Amino acid sequence: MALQANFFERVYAVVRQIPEGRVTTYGAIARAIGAARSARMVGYAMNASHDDDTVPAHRVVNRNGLLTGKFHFDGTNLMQQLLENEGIKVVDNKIVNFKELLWEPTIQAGE
DNA sequence: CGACTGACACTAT
DNA sequence: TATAGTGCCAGTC
Repeated sequence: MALQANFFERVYAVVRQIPEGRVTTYGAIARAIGAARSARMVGYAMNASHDDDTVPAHRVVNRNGLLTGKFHFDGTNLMQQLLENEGIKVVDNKIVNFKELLWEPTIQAGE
């Protein structure tokens, strides 16, 4: 039950650094935490992020800019609503101008 | 200890 | 260009 969650915390730390109106991909986060091949784990961590509302999981999407996890949110289009609230345009569960809104996570040395 | 799962990514056909 | 299959790592059963 995600008690140690050491790996997850790293993911959360990065996701929390995502500025409003910006989004990032699982792979980008995975690399940021040093687990380039663990993109799946990032999503897995997001699943556990439900216990931590400090993690804006709605800003995390797959490489296609698709809101893959929207299905896991409260219900239907909550994730999309949150993104639009940030100023991000979402159409068909997909982020518009995703490439422009894409934000590359960077781990701060002096965390 | 072995096998299955998972909000992905990449390569091959 | 689209679809299918495999690989990856970590966690849980």
